[in-house]
Amino acid sequence: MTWTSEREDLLRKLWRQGLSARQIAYVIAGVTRNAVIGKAHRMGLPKRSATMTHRPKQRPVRGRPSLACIGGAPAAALAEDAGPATGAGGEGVSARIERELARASFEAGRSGASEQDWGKLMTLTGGACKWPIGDPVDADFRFCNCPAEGSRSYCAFHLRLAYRGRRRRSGVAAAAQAGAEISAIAG
DNA sequence: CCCTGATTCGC
DNA sequence: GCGAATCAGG
Repeated sequence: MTWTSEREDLLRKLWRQGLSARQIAYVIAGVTRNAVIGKAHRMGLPKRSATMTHRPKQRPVRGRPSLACIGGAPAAALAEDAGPATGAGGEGVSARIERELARASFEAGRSGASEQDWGKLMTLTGGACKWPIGDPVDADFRFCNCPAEGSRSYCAFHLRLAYRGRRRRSGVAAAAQAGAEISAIAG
């Protein structure tokens, strides 16, 4: 795992939002809590108050869940799987992938995710899909939480979005293909 | 013992 | 720069 600009952005975003290092590490697959903390430290991110144990309980999600999946981690995984898509000049690729995935997910009309709040995030480890739903900045950000595929991190549905095999497509092409496939699945 | 972030230091 | 080990605290 290397710290791509996407991952750094995600880290910045989640750190700013107040997620714990463990939670961030969980979202950014492939890194440990220590790695997150170390990176945050090197990046000069604002220090957390002395052992912020009693982080204010984030309220459960109210209202209808947003269906759009805008997952930084899966998007990053996709980009990585697709090859060095974010290399020279390929800056906006990640954002476009996220948009594509969001649309694909929306079109698929995946629903049924139970209410989840960040405080319960750790319980997701046990067989629940950790695909992020919504924008981490939003209050109603949560995880898919559908039954995960075996011991994987995502449900069967999101697994298709997150891991696409070792094809040598560009990130954008891969995202487009993913969108097409998901649309097909959605009927 | 669970968790949290902070720091060190060999790589 | 990276992050495991370690430390300190709730």
